[in-house]
Amino acid sequence: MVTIYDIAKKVGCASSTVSKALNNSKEISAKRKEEILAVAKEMGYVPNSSARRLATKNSWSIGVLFSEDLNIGLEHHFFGGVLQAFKTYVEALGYEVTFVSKKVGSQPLTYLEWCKYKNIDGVLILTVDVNDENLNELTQSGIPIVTVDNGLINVPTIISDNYQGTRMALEYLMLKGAKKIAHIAGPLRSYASTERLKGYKNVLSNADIPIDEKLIVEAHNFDFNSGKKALEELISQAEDMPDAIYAASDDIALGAIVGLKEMGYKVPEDVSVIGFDNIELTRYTSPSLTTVSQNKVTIGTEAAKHLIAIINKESTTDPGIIKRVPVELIIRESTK
Amino acid sequence: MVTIYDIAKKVGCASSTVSKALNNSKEISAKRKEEILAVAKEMGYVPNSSARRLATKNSWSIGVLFSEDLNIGLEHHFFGGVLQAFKTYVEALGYEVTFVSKKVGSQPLTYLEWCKYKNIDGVLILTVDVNDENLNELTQSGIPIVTVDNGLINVPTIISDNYQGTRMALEYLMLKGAKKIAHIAGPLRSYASTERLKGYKNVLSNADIPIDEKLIVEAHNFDFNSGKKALEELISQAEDMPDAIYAASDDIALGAIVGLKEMGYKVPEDVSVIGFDNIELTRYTSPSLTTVSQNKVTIGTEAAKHLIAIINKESTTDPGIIKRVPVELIIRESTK
DNA sequence: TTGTAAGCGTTATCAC
DNA sequence: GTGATAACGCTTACAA
Repeated sequence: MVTIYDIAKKVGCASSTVSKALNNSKEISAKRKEEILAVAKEMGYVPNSSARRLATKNSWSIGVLFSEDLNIGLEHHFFGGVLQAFKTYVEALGYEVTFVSKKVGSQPLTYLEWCKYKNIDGVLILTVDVNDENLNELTQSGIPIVTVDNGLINVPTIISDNYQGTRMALEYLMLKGAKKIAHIAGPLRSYASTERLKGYKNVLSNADIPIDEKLIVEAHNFDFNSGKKALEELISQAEDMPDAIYAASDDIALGAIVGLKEMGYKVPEDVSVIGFDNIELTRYTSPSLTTVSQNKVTIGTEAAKHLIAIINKESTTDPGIIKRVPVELIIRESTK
Repeated sequence: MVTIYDIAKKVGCASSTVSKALNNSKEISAKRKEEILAVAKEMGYVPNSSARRLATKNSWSIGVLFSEDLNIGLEHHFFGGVLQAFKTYVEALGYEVTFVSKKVGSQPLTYLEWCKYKNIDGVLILTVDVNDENLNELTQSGIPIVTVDNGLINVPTIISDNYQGTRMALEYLMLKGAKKIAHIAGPLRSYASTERLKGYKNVLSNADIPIDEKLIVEAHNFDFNSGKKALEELISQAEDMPDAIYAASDDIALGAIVGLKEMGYKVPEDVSVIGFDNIELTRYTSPSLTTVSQNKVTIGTEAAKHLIAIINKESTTDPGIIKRVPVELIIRESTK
């Protein structure tokens, strides 16, 4: 390994001079700098991250908190997409991104301990078990944090505009003549789910439509099977058959459609269905799915921008700040 | 920040003694150790990763090389799923995982430079532009590396058993009476694509079916549109209409199905179609897709195991070693 | 402008 | 079993 001492020896100067040349310091002559840089390159010098961090207390690294305990993982394209956009943005600024881990070697660590251990600059909370007892410790530590799609108390959140999306979906259904619009909510431990449910109630109220609690069911999860089960529950409890269903996720919507088909209903002839997410294959299902499209790239990028701003103290971790990213209604065949 | 000196002062011993207590050294009495550990805990001591690394030259961290230039990204559930399984495995062993970056601060670095800078223990190459000039430098550096699904020369590769998958798919089609089986290959710059194509030719040859080059087309990419375009090319160049199509990915298969439908063909009545991947929503398309299922979890876990073995010198980066992960044929509606 | 030297928090090598 | 002390590679006052 080539160190600044090796360079200094070869050039015939002090190590501090090398350091200055390497760090764009102004306390050095252009000539010396050039000379040193040339030698450094020639010798294949690469700085040592640990030594630099130790000396500067600056880590240029960002942790991503991602709990694989949940059934929504990295393979869910929403989180994968968000992470990718986030990563691209912060790396362009020179940060590295590391997954927050619960251990170092064989020693178990809390999230906060790990962040301290790594001297991390900030954290993106991607998915997390809200009941994880280590979470509060982290969110209250003062470390710059941003979260996406979660509804963590006191953490700046970047999230799709669930209210806008819900409104667009419901207004479209009403415009098309739907009278009885049911809602299959996502699991209400998810913040996004609660927003979509609240939005549903608001929109109906504003349209002077009384809210029929029997037209609302909560899916246990965001996936296909939960959607199918929730639909069955909905149909059995509803007094009249709904003519439209607003589902909190595409997977739920697809499950509901299959459930409807099994019961002999046609989509969209008998019932219109709208999903949420716009996952890739909803274009290819039969019928293709009308859905509210979330902008993963914007969410990831905004999360990155906001986190960097907090790190640079250009913004504070003001608990109240929540950035809402616009969504888009994609109209396809599952609504008539 | 609490350091070992703070602990030493409080306990009334030397910092080196604290270090010994913290590192399960045998050169310390049980009593002292207990005492020190208690104080450390009480003071909320967390070790400093940089200092430790600097002193030990051991990083306990693994880099993931993931090029977002490609159109196959983290939001592709195959790579997301593989990464998740990989991460779970290595973290359980105490490694942290970091994305390999091309810069540090504002300074651009090659992959190899970055790995040296971070003193990384090993690298998982997830997706990479094969033409990236920095790649060779890395793969030839001697740093432990493993790759997934790629066909990098001289790098141990974990990959689905494309030959087995191809054989199962084609034999199933033949069993069902298909006589003219076409192949929409994936882009041949992808190693997996070349294996699937080679497998296709082998199986047909073994079944004494002459290979008709006009029944083979290469999709420009793995996605839906490439599949649709490739299908159109196939139909226009084929002398007789194929009665079955083996596609190199699910997205290609779905594109092909839509293309067929637009041309007035029915799937599977007129043409059977088989995909590759078993991405989630192929269960819900219409028709649902018969496909070869790849085992992301096994691939990710095997990659992790192998990389750790190389790091621990229990295995070598023997260029010849390629672990093939078994696949499974999932029979659905797109084949008759 | 350049050099000296003192940290940064650990681990590791020796004496004691 | 314990404690000085020298690394590890770098940055940064401060001195020259």
